[in-house]
Amino acid sequence: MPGVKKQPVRAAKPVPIKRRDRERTRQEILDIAFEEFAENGLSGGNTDAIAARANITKRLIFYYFNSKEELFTAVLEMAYAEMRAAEEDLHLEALEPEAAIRRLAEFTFDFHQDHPQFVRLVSIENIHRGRHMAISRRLKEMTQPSISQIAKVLERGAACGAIRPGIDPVELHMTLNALSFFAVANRHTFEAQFAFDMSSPKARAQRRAEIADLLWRCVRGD
Amino acid sequence: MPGVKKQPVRAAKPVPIKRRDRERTRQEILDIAFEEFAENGLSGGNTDAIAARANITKRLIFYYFNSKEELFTAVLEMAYAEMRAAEEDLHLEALEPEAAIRRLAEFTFDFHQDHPQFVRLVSIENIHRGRHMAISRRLKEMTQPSISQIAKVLERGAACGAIRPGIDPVELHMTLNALSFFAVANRHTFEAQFAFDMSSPKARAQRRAEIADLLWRCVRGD
DNA sequence: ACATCAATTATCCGATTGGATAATTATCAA
DNA sequence: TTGATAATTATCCAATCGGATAATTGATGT
Repeated sequence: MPGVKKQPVRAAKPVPIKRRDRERTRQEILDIAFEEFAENGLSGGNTDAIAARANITKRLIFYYFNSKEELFTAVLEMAYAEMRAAEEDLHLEALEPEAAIRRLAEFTFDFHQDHPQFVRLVSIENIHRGRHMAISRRLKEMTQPSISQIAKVLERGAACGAIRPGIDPVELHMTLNALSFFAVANRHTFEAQFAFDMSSPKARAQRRAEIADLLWRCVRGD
Repeated sequence: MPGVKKQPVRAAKPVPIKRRDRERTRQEILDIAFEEFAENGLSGGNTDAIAARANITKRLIFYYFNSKEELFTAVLEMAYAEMRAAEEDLHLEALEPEAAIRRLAEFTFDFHQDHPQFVRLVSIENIHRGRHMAISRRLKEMTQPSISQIAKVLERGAACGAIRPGIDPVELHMTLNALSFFAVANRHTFEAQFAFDMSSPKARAQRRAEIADLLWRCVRGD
């Protein structure tokens, strides 16, 4: 039957409603690529699989993003942008020092717990020595608000004696991130070594409180 | 020229002194595989490359270890065994509580700093959700001494009032490991975001002191 | 209508790579 | 010396996968 398009014999192919919408397609690729890379890493991430799940041709991926590496970079940018956006909603300025520190700790902890795929992606990028982030300018600009928020709390606290002076906001941010990140990223090897639950809601709540206490304990004035 | 073995034109191939020593060969494969996997991950790690660098045939790798996965597991076991061995040399029992806590902190921090490839390997294993560690019994047995050492210090400290009571040794170990691990593992993404040096000897010394202070600050009695 | 250009598809390809088959060689006990 | 066994090599293969070529099709402005 010449002229008849070969129709794959499948269950009612519901004609993907691809409306040739540039942004829509791009975003869909990004979303699926995020999952794929977070799950399988950079070399483990498969462009064929991304294409299949996005219901497009692989060629389209290379059409929008030039290479697998650039796609990965774009995914990173998107992921970080989402985190920074979430941080915007924190309003530490309205709180007294101790409450602000605790709220910051709890937010950061929660974010990591709620976004394990983000944590995985960052781990993966570190395995690649941050070479994709190093290139992207966007990623470096996103960071400012986060730190200055902390700096303000520290200043206010130091002024009224509630927080000891001389604490570097970046360092505090690092400490908090380390604790929050580890609780998700290293869960598996840690649990394998120690009979220590890190995944249940109960364990999570406990560690959350623990970290908030710890952070406050180490910044409060004597 | 039939019958003539193709001789790669290389600098004086020094006839590898392979003495058919089972253990020697096995260990050499492990050492090189460690580097390969730590550098490139599991799917990124190349058995051909391992064979080449070990100056053996790839087949030999599958002869000793049955698959890439099992090789990776063996590498993990070796790496952890080395860390636990290093921990043996810590003699916290001889020190008073504060000194013991500080020494523990500094040792742990130093170990991670000095073994970035180990840190990478652990990150990679976590990306794979610890599925290799979960299987290996050896890896679970190695963990005991480490924790009981900490537990003893905490007990002693609590008894004399220097350390507040009720601290879980595993949790303390987690806190310390999180801080030490992050300082190496997440160096790249962190440095890319914040203009914050984490690699120079000076920065290292500073963070080391910082973590020891922090740990003490959060366990000492009020 | 129609030309244009952007979005999308169909198809192919060469390099890579985990693993398999089978031959070969060193070692060592009897 | 020799036979058996363990260590090692030489080769091959099928599957995977990033990326390239070129054709096709839908939207849009005129």
